[in-house]
Amino acid sequence: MLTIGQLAKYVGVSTKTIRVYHAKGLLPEPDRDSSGYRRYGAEAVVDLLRIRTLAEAGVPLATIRNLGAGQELAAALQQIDDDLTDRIRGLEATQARLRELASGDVQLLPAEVDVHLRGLAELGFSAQWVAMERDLWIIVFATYPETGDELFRDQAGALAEPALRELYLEYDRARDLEPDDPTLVDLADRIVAASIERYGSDLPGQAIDPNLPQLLQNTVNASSPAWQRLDQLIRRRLG
Amino acid sequence: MLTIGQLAKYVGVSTKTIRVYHAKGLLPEPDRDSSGYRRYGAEAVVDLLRIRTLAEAGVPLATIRNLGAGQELAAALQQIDDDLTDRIRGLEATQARLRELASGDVQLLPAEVDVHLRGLAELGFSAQWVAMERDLWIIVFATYPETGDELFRDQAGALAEPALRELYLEYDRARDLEPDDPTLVDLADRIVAASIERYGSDLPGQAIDPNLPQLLQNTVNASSPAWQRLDQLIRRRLG
DNA sequence: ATGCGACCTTGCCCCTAGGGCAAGGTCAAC
DNA sequence: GTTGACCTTGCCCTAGGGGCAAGGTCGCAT
Repeated sequence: MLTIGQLAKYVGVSTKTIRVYHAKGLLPEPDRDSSGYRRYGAEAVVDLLRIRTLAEAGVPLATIRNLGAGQELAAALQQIDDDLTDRIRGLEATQARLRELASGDVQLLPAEVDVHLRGLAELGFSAQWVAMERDLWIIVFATYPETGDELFRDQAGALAEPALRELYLEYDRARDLEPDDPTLVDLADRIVAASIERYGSDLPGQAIDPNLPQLLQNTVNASSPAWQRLDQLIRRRLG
Repeated sequence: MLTIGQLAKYVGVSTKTIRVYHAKGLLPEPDRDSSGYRRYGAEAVVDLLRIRTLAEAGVPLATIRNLGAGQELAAALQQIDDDLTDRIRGLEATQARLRELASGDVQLLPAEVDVHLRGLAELGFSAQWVAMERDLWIIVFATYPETGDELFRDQAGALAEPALRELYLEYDRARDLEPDDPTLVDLADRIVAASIERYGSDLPGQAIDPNLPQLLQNTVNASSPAWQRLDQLIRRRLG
């Protein structure tokens, strides 16, 4: 008959772990010897190995205690196996991201985007606009690096068209207007028309993550009450 | 600028998680807006994604906070990557054991061992001896299923030899002797001689796990003071 | 028979990484 | 102007043990 320490060493757990399993009703308390020590038989070894296998698979102890039998047990084990497969896949994905983080030296923005941002100032955009746009691109590339390029090329293309560039400049200049300034209504109308002409009813980026445009817009809105009003007007028109 | 909820949803964590990271100094507290709400910029998104990658890799938050830079950081990341590889391997091993557990219907002993145990009674062994030997085999097969067969074949071979079988029977009968019975000394001598003749100086099973023979012997000893004395005498001679 | 080190007992508090709830303030939309 | 969805801080709770205290016990050597 084994003492708790022998059992623990043999199965590769601590004595504390075994006592916890007793306290939680996972492993029956064995008989005590004349001096009150717990004495374990062979079934305890088998039970404990079974409990450890399940616990290492991530099954909560309370669940291990209540695993059914027969049909029910088989279904539960299948579920546990599937979950385990998912966790392994998840860890592999995490490892991939970890390696990007280690090797990539995490440059926040592609070089071409930095060039683009520096060019904005020369086109007449305010420093606040440039800073805000930089933040937006960081968010986009941090969360969707692969499609960020596509969005960026679209944006660069839009700025290459003089009419659209003028519209963006007006947007920038509207920042310090009062939210009830009547020129905002006219500006909103022209932005809606240009947007529909260029994109139809689907905003760029929407296919990637339906929340993305809203998130970016919220970031813009927070900088200025006039911009917030402008967004309201635009969305009212786009439906 | 993002609120805590927007940031949380975007990165895929709870707001509580972000507050915890602030409290632990992992993520700097951002500025507050006029009503006291936290407002986050793009760096927070980048920082949070980095923290989550590390946290999902199993790095404790306190460690994440203190990751160095440059050379030191690279070494730490390599260590984390290696640990992650180990954990993935471990989970795959756990999954393999889980499937054994699910499919194998966990029969404690191979059929041939059960036959062997039933045969012992007919050879004149006591019920206690048979029960004890059953426990021993359960422990062996539970912990080393692949080499249990080999040990078992050796044991069956030993019992097939009349002289050795008689020695085992004497061992069994010694159970209820007083520990200071002088016949134990003679029995120990003959057991040592037979053991050396059969195995040389290496006990069977020792190659698998150096603790295994001792563990099994402890189980035997616990049943009887005479057996414990016998073990002492034998080890003093072999030792 | 006495000491020693390694074991065992119960009971208690501590940790991580958050979850959940309360009580109150705020925002946006109808 | 009310309603629902946010936000704030503060507090307690959880799982799966780790670690310590204060005491009892074992086997082995002296």
